[in-house]
Amino acid sequence: MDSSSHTLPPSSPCPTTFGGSLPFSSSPQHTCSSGHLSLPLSPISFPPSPTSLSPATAESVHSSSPLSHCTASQCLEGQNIQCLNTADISDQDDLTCLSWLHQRGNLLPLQPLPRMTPLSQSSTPTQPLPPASSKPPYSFSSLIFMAIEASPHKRLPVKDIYEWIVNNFPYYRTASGGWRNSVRHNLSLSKSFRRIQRDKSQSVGKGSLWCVCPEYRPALLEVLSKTHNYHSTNSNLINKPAPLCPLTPDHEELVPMESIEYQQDEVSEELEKDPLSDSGYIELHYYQSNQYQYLVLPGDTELDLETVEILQLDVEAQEAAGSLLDL
DNA sequence: TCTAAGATAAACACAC
DNA sequence: TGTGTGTTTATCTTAG
Repeated sequence: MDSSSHTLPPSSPCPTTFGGSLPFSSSPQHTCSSGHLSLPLSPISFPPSPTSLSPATAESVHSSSPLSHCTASQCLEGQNIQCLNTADISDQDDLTCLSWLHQRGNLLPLQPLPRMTPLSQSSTPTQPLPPASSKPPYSFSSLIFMAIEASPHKRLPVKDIYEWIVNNFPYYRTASGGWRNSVRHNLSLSKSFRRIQRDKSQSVGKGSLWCVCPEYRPALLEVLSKTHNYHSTNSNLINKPAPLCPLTPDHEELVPMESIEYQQDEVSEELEKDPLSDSGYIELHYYQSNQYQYLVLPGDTELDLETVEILQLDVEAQEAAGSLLDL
């Protein structure tokens, strides 16, 4: 989807951020009427996202996954801090908890933000980004694992695994169909995945459901973690363009502040239902408008500007920030 | 250089 | 009958 279209993401937590109440650069900190704190982070020249999802696709992802809470915002550079499996929240140190992924970076393609750039330097041409269709560094096993883990019931038919992969990794939107064969090949061959017969009474569609064998879950997590760490630490994110993805989140829209109408009631309702509200995590949202990025925090979240700056620097900074946020 | 893991392609059977 | 799914085999590439 062309990022030049300006529509509000379905799950935007704080539309008032765009409501026109925020000056872009005159003040370092603003509080919107919904209680969210929005901080103009940096005057950055963004290239448009070549891979933004269509609203329909984004909504699909948003509504079909436990990650959905984050999908419209998680893309912001791994500040997606929701423990994937709520049952594991109390077990943060356990390898079987995926929360580390969200503290370090989300399951979606890495999406580093550029360093803060003074206005005077904003005219410096940004390096051209690699095509958003760069092949993900994750193995098919990891992709399948992520897809299944992201499903509400931790089981998916092949078709939905395809869909999850396509929705989250733009590369496969345009890739030839052979990767689907590889997915099926992996499902069949890998001991990590187990086939479950569908309930005949509720069976709609072909095929079986696939789940992750619990005994292989730690191994899959380890592989995923190694892949993630490798690509986080070796990509020289500070000075190089992101290897995998554009600067603008896949599920994020670029929203002009002037174009959004804000429904106070909806937002309040949304905030009340926020499953993160007492989870020990905070949810961060980045928005971009013109040359500025905005980090939107829940109203009771206190982060000083230095921390906010850290948040946007790079993956290493994210780790630090993640540690801070864990406290 | 060897080995294991992963990716890819292809063929085939089966179910819907 | 066509299509999707599941299995199996073979080959190639790459990392350790």
